Amino acid sequence: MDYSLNFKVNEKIYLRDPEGTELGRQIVKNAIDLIYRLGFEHFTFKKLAKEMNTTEASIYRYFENKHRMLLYILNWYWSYMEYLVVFQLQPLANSKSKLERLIELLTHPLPESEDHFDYNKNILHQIVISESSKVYLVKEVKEINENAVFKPYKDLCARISEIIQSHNPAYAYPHSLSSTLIETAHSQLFFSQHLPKLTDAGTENKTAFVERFLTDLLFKSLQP
Amino acid sequence: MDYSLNFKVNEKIYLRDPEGTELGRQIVKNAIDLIYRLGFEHFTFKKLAKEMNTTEASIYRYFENKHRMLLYILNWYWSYMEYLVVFQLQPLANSKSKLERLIELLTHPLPESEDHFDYNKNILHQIVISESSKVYLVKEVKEINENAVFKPYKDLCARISEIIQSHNPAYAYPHSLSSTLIETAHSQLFFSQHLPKLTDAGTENKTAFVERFLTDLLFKSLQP
DNA sequence: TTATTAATAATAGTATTACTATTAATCAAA
DNA sequence: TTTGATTAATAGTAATACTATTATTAATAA
Repeated sequence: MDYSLNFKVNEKIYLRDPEGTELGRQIVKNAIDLIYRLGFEHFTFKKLAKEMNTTEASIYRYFENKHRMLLYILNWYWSYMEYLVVFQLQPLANSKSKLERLIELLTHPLPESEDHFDYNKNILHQIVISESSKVYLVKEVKEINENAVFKPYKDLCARISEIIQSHNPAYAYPHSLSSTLIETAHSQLFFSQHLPKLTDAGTENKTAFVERFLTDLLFKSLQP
Repeated sequence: MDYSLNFKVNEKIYLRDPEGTELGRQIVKNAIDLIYRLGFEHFTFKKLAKEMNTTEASIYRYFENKHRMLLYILNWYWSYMEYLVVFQLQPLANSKSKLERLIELLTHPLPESEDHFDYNKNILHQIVISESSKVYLVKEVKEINENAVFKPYKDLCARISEIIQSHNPAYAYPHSLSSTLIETAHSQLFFSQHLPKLTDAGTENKTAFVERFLTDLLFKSLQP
């Protein structure tokens, strides 16, 4: 079976669909690498242009600014994650195994697809951990939110809520618990890597640690 | 009883102690207001200087850059919070009421002190909610961390851990649960204010909602 | 095939931001 | 009252974020 996965990202996010041209695809691919290397604050369109031998103005034809570019990347990530939640968890026998697998998905890089033109999933995961909150922790969040650009995050959250509710229909905070799982996966992975005193991660594998912590947190929260 | 509270902030954070001069104190006070009004990304030293009728260069004599200034403000906040955790929770009868009061502290603005020269606590709390993660979610986190500038956060986290451990000595993740409580208080307050679909907050008071959610999360996690 | 139009990218800017070197003013000690 | 030291203000520069215009290429019609 040969198929390719494509997530249509809300067209309000870009000026010109980067999926539509080779240059557009290269811009996003290289942006992911460069945001990872420099961090979002030091990342600029000029540096990206130099990196890939094009011009700043060409990049501005695709994205209004670097914030929108990051939003595009995260929309893609959230959409892919929702896809995985829907199709990878469905076949599982019960809500318990679904939730266990969910935490595995949230704490690991996205699984590699067959697609040979593809983003580097490990690097993408690191960006999600370090940079994702910067797309909504801004003064303009209200106006940005008006074009439904956070819909993939909300949809992902709603999907997880469904599983939580099927596990324990009496639980009162399914959406908050979902967003807390997502955010805590990121913050605990970041802390265990960079500020380990804020965690209980020892010398062991950080991902495995966060997985254990979140599994404990989730199932205890859902105890009747 | 007349006393004044002073938290000595790590001197690696500033170039010149803003507590030492009237101008320094005004800079920090006005910075809190302006960061709140503009958001950290749009906040600049030039705008702050104009706001308070001084010069950009004068501000640069106190702080290397705006990131250090935010770090200073957050160090003050974390130190104050640790103080409250130590002295306000100590007299309480048992670990259960300590933890309940802790969540109240984390979800509400800091209590007002007698000090008539003082920061606006409501605005400070909003900054903590929206901007605090930006001080560590940067590429330079390792070098920044080397001067112990996150110590107040780690200390606060350690204090909370102690209470958690006294409540349930068998619990395996006291530090991670502490940092998760702090971070989740911020993210859920932010979401309930701006992206409510990521939470289960209804029309009710957002602070009360987050308080209920965190209380549920905490005590269920600590069930034996 | 050539001329016309449309799409795209590159050049060359500007305004703002982040930061610094230098100068001016103020104050305290000798 | 002079010297020295501390402080703030002036006047910059380099980098960043963004845009208007021009040049180039590709597509289509005559």
